[in-house]
Amino acid sequence: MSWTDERVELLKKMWNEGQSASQIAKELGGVTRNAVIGKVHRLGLSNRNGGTPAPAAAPAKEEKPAKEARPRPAPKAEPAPEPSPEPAAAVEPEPETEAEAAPAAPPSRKQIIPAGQPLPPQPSANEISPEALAKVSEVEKKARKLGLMDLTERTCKWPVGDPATEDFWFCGLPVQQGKPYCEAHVGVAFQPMSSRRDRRR
DNA sequence: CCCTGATTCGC
DNA sequence: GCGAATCAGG
Repeated sequence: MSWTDERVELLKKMWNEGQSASQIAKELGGVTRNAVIGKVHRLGLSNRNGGTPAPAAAPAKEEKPAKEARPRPAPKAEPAPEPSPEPAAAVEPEPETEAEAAPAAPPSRKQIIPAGQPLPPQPSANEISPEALAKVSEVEKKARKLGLMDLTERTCKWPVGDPATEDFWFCGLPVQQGKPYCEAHVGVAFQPMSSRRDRRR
């Protein structure tokens, strides 16, 4: 693959949007993140900034005549505000209509509700296939119990437990391609949107 | 471990 | 110019 005009533009666009080199590489296809980074540098837009004063004056370049000179100046003067886990926009047009798929408060089997007896209709749980739920509780045993900081693009971000206590962690199992959750949790998070129109009453 | 960008250097 | 290998860090 070569750096066609289009590809370069997409590269620029994504880079300026704060996408990571690997994400850009994936999007472009046919190149590695190294290639992307290399190109970025060659294009002179290593800094995703309109204009950084670059206070760090270029230190005198001193090449060691030594055969094995390994000049490793680390003028890391750029905090690079990592946009956290999700500034990412919709990379792919997800056909989610209004999908309330995003579980703001996923199933913590442990009810936070003090002594509720009538057990209010579980907002979501009661509409999820039993198999899926079973899968979830099963998978939770194998969960990696990751902390917030341990989450990556390919670790299941399904929260378990009560965030207000120490007994809180994220599933952390390998996610299903593209989704934020592992297979089991995708099963309960993304409902096929059915049984919904009985809004009658 | 997973990831990030940065740099070097043979091609 | 290109990008793999490597480095340095989170």
